[in-house]
Amino acid sequence: MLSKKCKYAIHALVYLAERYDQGPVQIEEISKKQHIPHKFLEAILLELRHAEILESKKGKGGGYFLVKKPSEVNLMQVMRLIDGPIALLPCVSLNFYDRCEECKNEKTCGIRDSLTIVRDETLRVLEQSTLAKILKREKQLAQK
Amino acid sequence: MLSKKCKYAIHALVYLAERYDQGPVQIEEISKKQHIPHKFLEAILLELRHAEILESKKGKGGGYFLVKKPSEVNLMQVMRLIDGPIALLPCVSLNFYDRCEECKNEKTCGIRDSLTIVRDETLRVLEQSTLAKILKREKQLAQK
DNA sequence: TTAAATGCCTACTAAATCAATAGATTATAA
DNA sequence: TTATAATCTATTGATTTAGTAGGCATTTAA
Repeated sequence: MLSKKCKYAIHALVYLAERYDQGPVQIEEISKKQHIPHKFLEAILLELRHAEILESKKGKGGGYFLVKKPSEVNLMQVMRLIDGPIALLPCVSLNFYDRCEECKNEKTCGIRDSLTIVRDETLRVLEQSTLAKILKREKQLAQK
Repeated sequence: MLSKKCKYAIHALVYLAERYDQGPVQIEEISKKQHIPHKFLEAILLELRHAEILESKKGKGGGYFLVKKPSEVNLMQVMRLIDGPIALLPCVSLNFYDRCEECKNEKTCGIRDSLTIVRDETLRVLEQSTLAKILKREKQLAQK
């Protein structure tokens, strides 16, 4: 399951996607509108800035804003950044590969096949899930 | 990611699948062969018994054995039993549904679509991954 | 019938991770 | 130069993970 931190990150990003190209948005505003603890959100936004998804401006009139287009930021990137591996085993992870201590022999482990397929299917869907699409979907749903 | 407990459970089950219909296997044997701490394994096998995947026999000559056919036990069942939900959000889980506190409004949440697809694709693959198939695959790989 | 083997059950613990908070510092605009 | 807002470092409490300890209950072979 996703951590709260990751859910917060996604909601904050969708919020900023809606304000794309409209100048900085303050932490406090996002915090209130999305019900995210201010200080926790602060740490999350900072991480997203270090990953060069967001940029910030200090001082009066400052805040955070998207530097990438909403169509260029997807759930795969955000989840990897905040929660780490997408794969269900370290030994089938693309970005966080590590040996499975439990496996006596990775070469003959019969579980890896299935979990590699799961990983690939998951990545395919998450990569297509951009902020732009999520935002569009929310507007659709809100209209009904 | 899967917990160690879940990985242990899977390895133990594959081990027992290989001994299917050959009488009880002692905890100690599985523990040694699969490098799983004895007492931890004990707790895991007990859970699998309560789920009616395994049965046990006490006393001398006792041990654990599969009560279902290796083709009738799959990774979906085991992961749900040991680690809980497969879905990435409680609000898209089939077996462990719960409201997402973070969502102001589940109806208009744009994230759920994607994660529902991820869930379904994952379940499809995990459900097909039976102990019989895993065992077969391991034998294939061992021959090369 | 008794002793050894084996699973069953309850309780406890150390370490890691998650979720969040506190407080001082730095940069910016008016 | 003052109010505003992000930045950085450190700490904390709760929960989960990964185990451990020890005694109890049952079965079977001798």
